[in-house]
Parts: sequence; structure tokens; C-alpha cells
Amino acid sequence: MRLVVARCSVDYSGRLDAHLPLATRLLMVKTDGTVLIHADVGSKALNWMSPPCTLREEAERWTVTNKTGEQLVITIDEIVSDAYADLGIEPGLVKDGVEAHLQVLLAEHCESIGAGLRLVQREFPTDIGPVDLLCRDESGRTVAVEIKRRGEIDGVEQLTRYVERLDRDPMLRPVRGVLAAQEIKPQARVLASSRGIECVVIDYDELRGIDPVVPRLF
Amino acid sequence: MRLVVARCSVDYSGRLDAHLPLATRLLMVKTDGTVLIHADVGSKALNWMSPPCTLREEAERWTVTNKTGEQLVITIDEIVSDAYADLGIEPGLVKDGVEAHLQVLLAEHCESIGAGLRLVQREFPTDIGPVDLLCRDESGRTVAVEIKRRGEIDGVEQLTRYVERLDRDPMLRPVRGVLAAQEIKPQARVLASSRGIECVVIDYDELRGIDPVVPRLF
DNA sequence: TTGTTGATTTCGCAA
DNA sequence: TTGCGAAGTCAACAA
Repeated sequence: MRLVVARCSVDYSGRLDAHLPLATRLLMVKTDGTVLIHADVGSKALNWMSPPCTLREEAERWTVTNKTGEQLVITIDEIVSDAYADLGIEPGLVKDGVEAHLQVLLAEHCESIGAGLRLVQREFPTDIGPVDLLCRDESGRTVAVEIKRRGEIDGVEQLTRYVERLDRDPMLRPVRGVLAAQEIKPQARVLASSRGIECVVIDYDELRGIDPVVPRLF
Repeated sequence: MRLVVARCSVDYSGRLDAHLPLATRLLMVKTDGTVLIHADVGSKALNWMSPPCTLREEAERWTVTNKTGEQLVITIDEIVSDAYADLGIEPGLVKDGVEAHLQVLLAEHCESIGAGLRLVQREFPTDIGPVDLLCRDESGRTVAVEIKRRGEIDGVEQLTRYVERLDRDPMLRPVRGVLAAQEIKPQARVLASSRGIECVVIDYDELRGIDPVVPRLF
């Protein structure tokens, strides 16, 4: 990785056009071709080019291009420092607690979504995409469950489409919908209510505690 | 800005849990508190903490926390280098070609959306949010236009809600919907069709060429 | 402070 | 390769 601190101006032309006036910034050039331009504030780079891309370095003009024709032109006014660091390989990030884990746990413990719920199938296919969980309740009625980490309006819309679709199948009808999430936004709750969709808040830690089918990753 | 290259392992606990095994990485500490951890590949940081947050630095343990209780713990095994650079203030990024520009241009040139279309109002308010453009067609029928850079399912859902809402107003009824975007995804097209919503693809460069009402920014 | 929406979103997975 | 959905999405802006 090469770390250059330089006074520079930048022009990006691609999906949109963007321009950075002359100022001192950090230019990060990675081994895979990635170029990132950072200011001393903010968690996001001001400008960047994602790999695969190539850097052509001239005297005071760096040009980074990718095969889709996007271009990043860095005009160097003054190099403040220029350092190289050998970082070696990256073992990679391990994550725990994403939507996929929640789905696995809820499939194993349907009763956390509603008393007496039994799993029919995970990722039940419909012609507009798979429903997260298809279940039956105590009375044998079909229940379509949409799982989200955070329940928002989009999730309610998505579930509405699934329920509408499944409800056309005489073998499944009548179908009710349940939105299960670790957190449900007020607006989503209102919309769900008006659509006859039930909202259930899931406690991930509690759920993981019931039965450690999926051991902690670290 | 402080740039530290170090062999370290990292644990994040907050919206999820994440772990980085021991390896050499770049630690970027910005003046506003931002901490970013970069490997030598990829355009995204492996781990980070966004401001406002505070860094507590102990011998071999850096702890970054924010007020919502998220925590980033960096365990330092070995410091390879530690440098400081004064970047000064950032004048900021100037952009051209985002959705807002598209809306301005289309408001000026409704005929690009459909022959004979006349603008009634931009950002026409409804009780569920503003419609991008409200127009009338040649026959005097109300047309609600939703503008997106990329037309996807969300945009169709959004427009559907607006049309449904506007259609309740006797002064506007009957209302038809048009999704105008530089690019429209197949699934969005299918859903739009089933909802009776028209899709129009807009050429931004051509549109800007018609009449340079909005001069180029740089 | 909360909510909504756009983004050069990025990223991963599956068809 | 393309399409689609999740993300610690982030960040700007309005209420």
C-alpha cells in the first residue's frame, strides 16, 4: 500500500461528474489497484476508483481508469510525503448477527414468531422471489414470514406482494403475513397494520440462547 | 490525520459483531475522531467508527466508542510505522448529474417524458410525501411522474402509493403514473406494467443538450 | 432528534 | 455476466 499526502485537485467522470478543488489530502493506492482520496474528516472517501482499475502516473497528473470508461484524474500540485507499507495478505472479516443468521435461528425456532407455528419450508419459492419462511399455525392456516434485521416500509411492501401471490394458490389460501425483525419502525408498523400484517419483534441474543444450534463464530 | 501501520486484531461490537484476525493493516485516525481500518485490497474499510466517537489509547489496546454504545477494540501486536500529516480544511466535493439535476431538467422539458405533457407543479405535496412532477397530458388527464436515476421496484411502489393517493382527489382523478429514469430494471418494468404505470428512459446528456438552462458547474 | 431518500452506494450470492 | 437484496449501508436534508 502506498500512502501519499499531497496538495491536489481531482476530477471524476463516470456515473456522474465530480470535482475537488485544490487542497491537501491523503491518496491511498492499494496493491489491487484501488485508489482512495481522503480528507481529514468523514468516514467516507471523497473520491475513489474501485478495482479492477489502472493508475497511469505522469509528472503532476495521475489518471485512474477502469474498463467501463470511468476516469479519475488527480492533478498534483505538491507532494508532502510518499510512503510505502507492505501489509501482506488479509485473513478477512468474520461477521455474526446478520439477517441470514436470524433466518436460520428462526427456522429452528418458529415458536418464537408465534405460538404453535410449525415450519413448512425456508426460502419458499414464488414467481416473484422466495418467501423467507413458510409456516402453518395451530389452526392449519398458512403463514408467510418475512425476516428483517430492521423492519421498514420496504419489508411490508415485499411481504404484501408475497401474501397476495401465495393467496392465489388454493392449496395455501388463506395466507396471513408476519413481519419478524429485531426492530420495527413506526411507519412500517402502521402500514403493516393497515394491510393486516402482524409485526413481531425478535430478540437475537435470547433466540441464540434457546439452543446453540449455530455456535458463536468467535 | 494520523496514519499507523500495525499488526493488529480487531473486534467490533454494535449493530452486529465482527472480528478481524491478527494481520498487518493501516489504521487511519482523523481529526474529527473517525477511525478507519484498511487492508491492502478493496475499496471499503474492513472496520471503522464514524464520528462523533472517541479513541482511548492504551499500551496495546485502542478502544473507540460512540454514544450509542458501539465499540471498536483494536489490539495492537506491533506498530510498523506511525505518522502524522496536517491536511488543513477540505473545500468539499462538487457534483453534477445526480437525481436533483435530472428533476430540474425534466421539469423544464416535460415533453421528454411524454408528447404534449405540461408541468403543473414540481414537488407536488401529498399527505404521504411530495410527487416529483405533477403534469397534465394533451387530453387534460393528470400525470404523476416519479424521477429516478435508476428505476427499481421501490420506485414503482412509491409511485403506486402517490397515484392511489392523488386519485382520491376529484380535481385530479383519473391519475396515471409515469416512471422516468436513466435506466429501468426489468423487474421494475414488469411490476410497473402490472400496475398500469408507464416507464420512460431518459437520456441525461441529450436532455442537458436541449437547452442549457442549468449551466455546467465546472 | 427522528425520519426519509439518494448514492460513483458497496458487496455478496445466485441464476 | 447480470440481477437482486442486504448493509454496522452512509450522508444529506426536512420535519
